[in-house]
Amino acid sequence: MNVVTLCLGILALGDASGYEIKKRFDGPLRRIQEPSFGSIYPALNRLTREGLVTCTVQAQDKRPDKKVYSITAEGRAHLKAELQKSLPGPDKVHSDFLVTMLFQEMLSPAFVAAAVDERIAFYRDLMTTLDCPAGQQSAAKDFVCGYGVAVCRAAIDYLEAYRRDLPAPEPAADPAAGQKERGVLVNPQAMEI
Amino acid sequence: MNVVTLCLGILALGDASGYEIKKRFDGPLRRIQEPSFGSIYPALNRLTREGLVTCTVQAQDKRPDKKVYSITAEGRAHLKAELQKSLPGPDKVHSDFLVTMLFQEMLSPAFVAAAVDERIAFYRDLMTTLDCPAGQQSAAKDFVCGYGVAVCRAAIDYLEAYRRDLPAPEPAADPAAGQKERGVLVNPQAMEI
DNA sequence: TCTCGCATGTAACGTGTTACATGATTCC
DNA sequence: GGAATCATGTAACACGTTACATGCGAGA
Repeated sequence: MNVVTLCLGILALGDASGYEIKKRFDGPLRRIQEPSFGSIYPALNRLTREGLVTCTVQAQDKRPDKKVYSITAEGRAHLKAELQKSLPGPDKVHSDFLVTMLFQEMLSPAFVAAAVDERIAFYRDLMTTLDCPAGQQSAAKDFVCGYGVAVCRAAIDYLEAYRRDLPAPEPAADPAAGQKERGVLVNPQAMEI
Repeated sequence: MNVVTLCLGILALGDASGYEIKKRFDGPLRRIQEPSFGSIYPALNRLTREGLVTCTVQAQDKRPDKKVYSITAEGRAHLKAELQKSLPGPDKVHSDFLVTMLFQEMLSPAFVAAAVDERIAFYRDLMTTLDCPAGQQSAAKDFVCGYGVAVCRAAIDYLEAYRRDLPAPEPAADPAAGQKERGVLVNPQAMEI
């Protein structure tokens, strides 16, 4: 799934500017895909060239001009065809966490424990983000969010069970576990290489 | 996590040739990462240049020569440092399935049902692949496989519950659901665009 | 003042895939 | 006879990210 198709899909759900498309992927959707401006703007220009979307410049008060894109009938047809071309291929997970855990035998137990703690905290946080929109959203978004919640819960349960079996509870590593995203507040050098 | 670090990690688990490294990612690990020859061979050459691995050419009977790589002490130290540099960042899911489902409102119900069926079959198959190695493997691999199984099970449960609520059971779409990976046996054009 | 948010865009760069090139052996 | 497996490697290509360029307004 490339950025061009993704932008076309977002525009099928409603008009938006490049900046707004980017913002949509700052929410829970960022877990699935997180395109940058450097790929979104060229994608929108290409879609416009191909007649799949139209662009209207909107002057704004005390804000820069905005280029609002709308999907055309051809764009809608193209998206349908693109999505139904074949059944979606298998997901790619691309997990640095799992790779790290695969090599955990050569890492310090404190680091492994901190990584697991951080991951539990991360998924707990993600689950609350995903869980709030119940019913009021579109059925499609509910499905995708629900899928995320189900997978999160399973991951948390599994990680918590594993955490209990871990040798050292290591209270010194806990500050790292509370961090959002990928903070580097805890110096890994400090915890026994 | 780039291919270079990944190769170094595999070599930390035991000597291997480029071809053998590739084969390791044909198994269940392929869900996490699936590097190609075009990235593995240059990676091994770079690791050799940097002194992180050594290479010995092994002549074989009735088979082409094999270049077996071994990790050096510096390589091991480098890998440790690389993995413990910072806590692993959040996973990237990259799911064409979820994107497709996000736009399901504009797709034919038959296609959506077929996609869900295929995904259930896929995860069932994956779970059996992941589930078999219990205990005999390394603890690290057990953890990673167990994680995969837990997530698979949650996904299957969620998808099956969703499938039951789906309007049309559509028996014509079932052949697609039985396919492995991403077969194109069923012509999507045939099922009402 | 200085940073942040809004808003668009380009160019360089990194990284990985696909396709090609080569060649013996084994299985159907 | 043809495909598949073993085995390594390179070059072209696709795709996306990062950094840079620009500029105004609002709030700390």
